[in-house]
Amino acid sequence: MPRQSNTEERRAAIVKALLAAIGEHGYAKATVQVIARHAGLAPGLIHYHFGSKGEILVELMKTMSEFAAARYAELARGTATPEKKLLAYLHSRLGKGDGGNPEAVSAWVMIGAEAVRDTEVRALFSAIIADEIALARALIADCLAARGKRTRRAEELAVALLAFMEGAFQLSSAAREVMPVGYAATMAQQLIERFIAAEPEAALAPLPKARPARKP
Amino acid sequence: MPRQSNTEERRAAIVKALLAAIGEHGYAKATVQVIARHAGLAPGLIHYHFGSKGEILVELMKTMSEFAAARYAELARGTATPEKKLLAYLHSRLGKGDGGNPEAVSAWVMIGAEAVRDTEVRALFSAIIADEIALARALIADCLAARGKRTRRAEELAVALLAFMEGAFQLSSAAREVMPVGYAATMAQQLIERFIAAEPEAALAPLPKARPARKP
Amino acid sequence: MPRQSNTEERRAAIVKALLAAIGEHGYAKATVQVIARHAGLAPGLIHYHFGSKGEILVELMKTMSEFAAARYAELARGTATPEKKLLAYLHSRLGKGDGGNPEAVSAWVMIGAEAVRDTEVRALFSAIIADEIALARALIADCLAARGKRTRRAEELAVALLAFMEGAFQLSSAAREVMPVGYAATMAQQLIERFIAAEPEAALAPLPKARPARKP
Amino acid sequence: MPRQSNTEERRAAIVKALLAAIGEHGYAKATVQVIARHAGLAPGLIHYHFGSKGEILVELMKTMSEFAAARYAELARGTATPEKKLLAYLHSRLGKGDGGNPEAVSAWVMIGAEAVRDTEVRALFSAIIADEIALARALIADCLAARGKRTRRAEELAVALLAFMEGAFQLSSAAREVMPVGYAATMAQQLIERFIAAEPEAALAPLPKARPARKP
DNA sequence: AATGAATGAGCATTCATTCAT
DNA sequence: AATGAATGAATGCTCATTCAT
Repeated sequence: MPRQSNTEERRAAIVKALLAAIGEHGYAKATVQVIARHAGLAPGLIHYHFGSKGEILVELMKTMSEFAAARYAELARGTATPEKKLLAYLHSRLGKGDGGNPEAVSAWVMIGAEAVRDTEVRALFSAIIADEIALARALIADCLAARGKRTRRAEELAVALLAFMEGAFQLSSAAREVMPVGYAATMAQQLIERFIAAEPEAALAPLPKARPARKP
Repeated sequence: MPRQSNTEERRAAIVKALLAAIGEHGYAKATVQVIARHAGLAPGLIHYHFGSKGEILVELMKTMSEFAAARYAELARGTATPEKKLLAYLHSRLGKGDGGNPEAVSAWVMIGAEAVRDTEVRALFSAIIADEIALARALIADCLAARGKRTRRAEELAVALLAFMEGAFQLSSAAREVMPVGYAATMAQQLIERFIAAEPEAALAPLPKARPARKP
Repeated sequence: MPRQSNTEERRAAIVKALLAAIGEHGYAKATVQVIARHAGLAPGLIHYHFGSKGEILVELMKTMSEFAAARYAELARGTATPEKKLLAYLHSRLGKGDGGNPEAVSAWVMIGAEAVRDTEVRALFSAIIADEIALARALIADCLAARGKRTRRAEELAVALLAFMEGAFQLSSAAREVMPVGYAATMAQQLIERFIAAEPEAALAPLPKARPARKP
Repeated sequence: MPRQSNTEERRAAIVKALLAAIGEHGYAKATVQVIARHAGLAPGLIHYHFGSKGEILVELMKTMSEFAAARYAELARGTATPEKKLLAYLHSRLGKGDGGNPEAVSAWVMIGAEAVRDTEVRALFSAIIADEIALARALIADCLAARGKRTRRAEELAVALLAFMEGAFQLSSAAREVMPVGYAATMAQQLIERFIAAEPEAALAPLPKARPARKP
């Protein structure tokens, strides 16, 4: 009489426990014992479901990334204009509510620090950031195009946006007094709006090199 | 004649060694043994000059803060306009050279993460960030004023600038591929320029400072 | 009709799995999980059929001992002279083929080491070795008698032969370069031949006590 | 006022403690805690003086090897004939007294088992055995030559001798009843004597290759 | 009989801190 | 001031054994 596997639920519970533990005291202090306590499990069970502590972190990062993607998809569903899609993106990352809980923000800051030193974590972190930049770049480029602006610098603007968001996460975690979480969304919106507004109009002709952007 | 105390030199050497050690593998891996090796001292001597490891970190943060202040003072010396002073500030924080070495950048990211969990570190980190914001606020306010803009939102703009800079530090450390260090200074300059440009003009009001440098 | 018990097959499969696991990485690394994997069974089932890991080892030793006995019986069947029986014995222990597989040799070395520390294992190991010595002693004594030699030292010669064989097993496992497995059989044969040849002739009379110190 | 290092003494004490611990319950059961207790040290100190448990084992093997070499050198000093040198060798390995203490014998058996599975241990074990064989080969060759025997098979005889000795160690540890330690020396002496005696005489000519196939 | 998750003691190793010299 | 050994409480991880299903 085979027993039904509960591994997936357990793995999810352990990942969730790591999120809570990291958010509380950082990855280094998120010991296996602490994770187990958060999950209400025996310490030994952690290593039954995961090969190592690092594997849990990797799983957590993937989960957070997927969750963020789902959150954007949900908020963007039904929106029509590029501006609204970009707004949906900003809210999905910086807005309050389920996705913008301080625990996750704090944990993400810790993960960023862990990425500085651990090669494997850095690789995954970089990949996630690269995905974010790609998404932001596309949204920004659409906004630029919709306004008749050139899209050449969309990538750079996306990088700047990401840097601002990561910095806002950090300040809201580490210097709580100076950067309220909710405030970040507003500033991000303004930031990208200013950048977009400042971009020059796209050349009319399909031969941009003929008259790059010069206007008498 | 009693032997002169060399405590101050030793403390400075230890602090410097901690910077190097953190920049290499993070605060957690910066063990007392590693710090001592970097400083060329015996491990036991660390605790002769410092009560605990945490004290060294606090001292390092103060040192970095003072160094940054001195660096700005040096670059700003002789500059006349608010724009140039603001530019000097950005270069002092993000420029390459002695102050913008990757070691210090990486260490600062680690410190930021440490600040999330350690109360004492967080207090000092917040204070340093608050000082940075105050300085940036003043410089931005001067720029706004010089252009006849209202200065009401200078604080918010300073916070946004700081968030961007911290985020740029993190991305340049943790996601090295997407954010080249030198690139951050350029983007920060544009960011603040866009924000300033978008601010509305100041009211005509009877305050003489409202038109300090207005040009037709 | 109640389902027929398959306990015996299961126990045999588990014992066989332990042999494979030990031969691979030693008794300490032969964890219950590894044994179960080798046997294609669930880990929990191991302790259903055996009270403890040690019990499996005991069973394995008995199995190996019985297998060796059967192997000798098979090779010796049909042989007529004492010399050929002794040769059959050496081949049954040191020859290549099913019985002399490296897995079993390696496992036996591990068991020998385990016997040094574990009282229960040692007791069984000693008993098996004692049986081996008894068999070898009888075969050697027959050879001696067939050549008209005195048989008094047959026991000592048997012990020496066993020591050589055990040492050969070990060297072929632990110092693979210096002692090829196939080589051991040849040397063992020579060893016992030399020893036998060197033994003095037996007294002529069937009453050895009558003239114990006879000198030609 | 620099403190005088006692590292060498401590390392030696730890190695000695490992010898005792291994001899008692095997390498696997010789935990760091047990080693520390045997040495009368705090557990953490073990890793201050050694990088890992494996390093202690490596050091122990080297120490035992050097000790055996010194023991032979001492016993062989002053002996004139090849026979006496070979006898000195056998006593240095198998004789009772300081060098033939059961603790070391038992430990060596355990090390042999450990060598079967651990690559690094096996490499060192093989090297030591190879050295032993080289020494035994030279001594045996000298004996053969002194008696006018051909020396061609000296290597094979040395390997057989080593196998016997290793097997005797094992049986004296694991099957204490059947193989008394002191008895092994006597048997080894006879074994090699029989083998030497059985070798054919050397060719007369000092240039065997000049007349390789000479038949009287 | 069978499953595979669960338990908890034990392991090697790390490290901040202490201390005799 | 300085040295470097000493201490002992973690930490991540392993594993024989148990147990609910």
